Amino acid sequence: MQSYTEENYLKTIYHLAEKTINVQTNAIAEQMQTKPASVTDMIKKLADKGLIDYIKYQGVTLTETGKNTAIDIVRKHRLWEVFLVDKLNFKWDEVHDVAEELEHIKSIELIERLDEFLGFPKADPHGDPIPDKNGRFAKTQFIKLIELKVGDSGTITGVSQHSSPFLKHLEKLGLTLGKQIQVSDVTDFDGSVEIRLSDKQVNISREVAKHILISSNGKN
Amino acid sequence: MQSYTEENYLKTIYHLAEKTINVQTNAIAEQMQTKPASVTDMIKKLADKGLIDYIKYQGVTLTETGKNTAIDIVRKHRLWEVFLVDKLNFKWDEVHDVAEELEHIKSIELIERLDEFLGFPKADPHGDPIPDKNGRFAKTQFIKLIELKVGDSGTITGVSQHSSPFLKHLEKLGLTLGKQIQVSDVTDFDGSVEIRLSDKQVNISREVAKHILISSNGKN
DNA sequence: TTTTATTTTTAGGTAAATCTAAAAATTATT
DNA sequence: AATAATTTTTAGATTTACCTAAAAATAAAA
Repeated sequence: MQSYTEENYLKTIYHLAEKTINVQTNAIAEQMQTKPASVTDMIKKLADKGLIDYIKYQGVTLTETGKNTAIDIVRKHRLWEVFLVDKLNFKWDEVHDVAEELEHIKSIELIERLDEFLGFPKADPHGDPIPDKNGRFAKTQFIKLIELKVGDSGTITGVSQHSSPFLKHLEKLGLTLGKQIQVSDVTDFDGSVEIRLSDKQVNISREVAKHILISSNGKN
Repeated sequence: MQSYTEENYLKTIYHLAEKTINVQTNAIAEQMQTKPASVTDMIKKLADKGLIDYIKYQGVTLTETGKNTAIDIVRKHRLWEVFLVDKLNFKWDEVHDVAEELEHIKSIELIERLDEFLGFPKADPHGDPIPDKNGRFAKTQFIKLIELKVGDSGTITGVSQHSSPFLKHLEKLGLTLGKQIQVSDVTDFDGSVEIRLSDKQVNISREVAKHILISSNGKN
């Protein structure tokens, strides 16, 4: 059994490990809003518990057990987000903080029943995949909107940025999950992308386009 | 803002205060499964924060602020219990422990929306009243089943014992909330009570009868 | 009203998770 | 390869919520 704090460390390490193989002390500290010295203390503890492999000065990697634990927390987090949006009518930019708390409620039965109640969703309100109870992810085929060529079309199925301002911005533009889009133009000058929606045309910056994930319908 | 532990102390004191005016250190310790010395430490802290009034060796009482905080936790606890039973199909004897965790999730918005989602319930699965967001309880008119005379009838609207064995026992006998009952006999020998239900007749011990709450339809 | 029993508090200590400041190891730069 | 910069670790403290053991206050009994 892990403490609240240990769970948060594991989750953070898990997410950082998606970018780099060996996760560094400073990276964890920054993510957890704490000091490197505190991280060193905690990673020693997690290593003692067999949840991470740790070589001094070389960063850490999750063990099989550690990874499973982390995935379980991610699962809970995302299921709660679905609950908040689908059942309690929260907006997709409002759910993160509450889900951060809910993810630590430790009842397996609760999560299984919640999963069922929600209809076994495969993705959270931001399009992030929800692992099943065995920790397996449905494999998804995402492409960044920025990578589309003029004429390409697809469906918005995720975002790779979860900040409230970003999500509110998308909402305002009508760029929400499930929307069908087509790239109608790319501006040479600033790389901004013009997008055709069913009912309108919007222009988004390169920066925004980077963080929108599309499940492609292929070329036009 | 209170810590998880502080909230549990306040809740415990609140419940104990339903029985006695001044809540004693030992009573809190027993309820919280901790030692009196630890309780003394904590009640000093809560007194410093203005959540309880505390006179050394004389026990404690909740201040207005403390009481409001406690009621808010009770509200959350009971709303979550309704969620677990009504939406996730937990049995009434299975919800307590999970609700003990969920009650500490600190988002006002969450609870308001949950309340609405559940249809603003007035009582939890055990018949305990749920305070509204201003901390006000709908006043209820309960009488203990044990106090009914032969011939009296009423509706089961609550229980004053929440242990799983007790609740499972009632479930097996068909004595669940909302059931219409009539007392058909009281045994002189052991004080056990014979009860007529719509479809059957059951016999319950005095001890069980003490913990069933009836909203009376008056005498027969 | 002493004596005894119970309750409560104090004193001093522990474990978890944090911190600051300084030392050590690693990596990058000249 | 030596020096500088960065990263990481150690050492020593702090805070929260506990604990045990002993002292003090209160309540009950002789």
